[in-house]
Amino acid sequence: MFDVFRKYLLAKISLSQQDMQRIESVSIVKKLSKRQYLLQQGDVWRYYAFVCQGCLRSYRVDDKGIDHISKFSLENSWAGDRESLEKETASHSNIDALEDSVVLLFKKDDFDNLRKTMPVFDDLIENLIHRSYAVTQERMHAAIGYTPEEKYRNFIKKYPDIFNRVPLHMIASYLGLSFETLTRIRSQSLKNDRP
Amino acid sequence: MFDVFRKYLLAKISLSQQDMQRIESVSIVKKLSKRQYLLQQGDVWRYYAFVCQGCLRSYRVDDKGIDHISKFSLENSWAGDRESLEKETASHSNIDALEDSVVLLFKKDDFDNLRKTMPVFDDLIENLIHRSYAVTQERMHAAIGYTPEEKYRNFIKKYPDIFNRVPLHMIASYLGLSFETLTRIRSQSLKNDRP
DNA sequence: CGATTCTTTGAAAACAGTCAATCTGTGTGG
DNA sequence: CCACACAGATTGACTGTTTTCAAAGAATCG
Repeated sequence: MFDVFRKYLLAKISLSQQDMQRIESVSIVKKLSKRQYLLQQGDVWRYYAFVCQGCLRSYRVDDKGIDHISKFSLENSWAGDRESLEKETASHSNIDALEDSVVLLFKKDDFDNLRKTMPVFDDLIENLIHRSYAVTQERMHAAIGYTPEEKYRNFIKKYPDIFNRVPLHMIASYLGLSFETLTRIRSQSLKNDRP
Repeated sequence: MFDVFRKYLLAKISLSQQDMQRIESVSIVKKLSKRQYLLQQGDVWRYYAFVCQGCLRSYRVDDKGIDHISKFSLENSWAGDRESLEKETASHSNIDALEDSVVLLFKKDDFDNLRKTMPVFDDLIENLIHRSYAVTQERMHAAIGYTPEEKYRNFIKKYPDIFNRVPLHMIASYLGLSFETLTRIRSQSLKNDRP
């Protein structure tokens, strides 16, 4: 399973066999079956997590018991709760698997150690953090500035792979809409595309 | 004007006079009069910016010409566009002054240099970035999960100082509501608080 | 095959957005 | 110093959309 991560890394940076070996040696393979939790709210999140296979979702539950999905993580992307990890505080989020999945975990200390001693690796992660910040920023603008239909179209355009893998009501949750509204937008949208 | 920043720094970390001197020597004082731009969309943002006095707003303009405010920056906080800064790409955002303001600018190179050579300073900034990520995350959850009234109450609770300084229609823009809706929520909210 | 889970559709109610008129306070220029 | 313009806030009436509730039709899974 580490192969997936190796491929991911080599596509972005070059690493000696030794370095790669060091990374592998601190990685922890974790299998999740569908619906299994990786993180539950109230727990402290202590890892960096790379998804090798499958699909995870991160979400919060509000006062009324309604889920709000903040992120989907397919294979070749990352999951976790950075806030909880950095501040070592109880997480507000839940993360669970939407499909049977395989995740690579790295303890924070191990991971930080890798970063400190491998500049290219550090740059990669630094970059990753910047990108994820930009994504969240982008998402926030969509949430306050787009109409429901724009949100839907934007999502399909940006994440067609996710769109084809997760149920519609979860996308509705991600976009902050009711799922009924989303099916309606969708059927209307189809008409507009083929007049 | 550097004194404001000095105070800010000393409240969080300890620095030798020398180090402080080094920081001051690369700082650029910039005065902005009300309505003046610090950044206009299309330009590349190249600084770290600390607000010493006044109040700035960051916002985007959508296709229909409507502003969407992403951030208010009062004195003792930061402003800028991290995405544009890191990727050296044209910014999507505008930043302007809501009051006559004074900002401290640091060129990216100078700033990164300070970070590289002063670990405590680096930690502070690192921390700042984590916090701002958490804030954006939080905001996104509010945007997709809260009712308009909850958004309003949450804003007052979190940012009473901003609430008392910027016009209501800008808060509406920040929250993704029309300003009429916001005044209505507010008058209703007052009734509920004093039955 | 039976049971979830997911999606679609309908109708009614609740809600926010829009348009428009009015009111207030502030500040500028004559 | 006043008058006028301007930015901000409030309110009403109306419109359009979204949510909610409900029922029922697909699809998937054990």
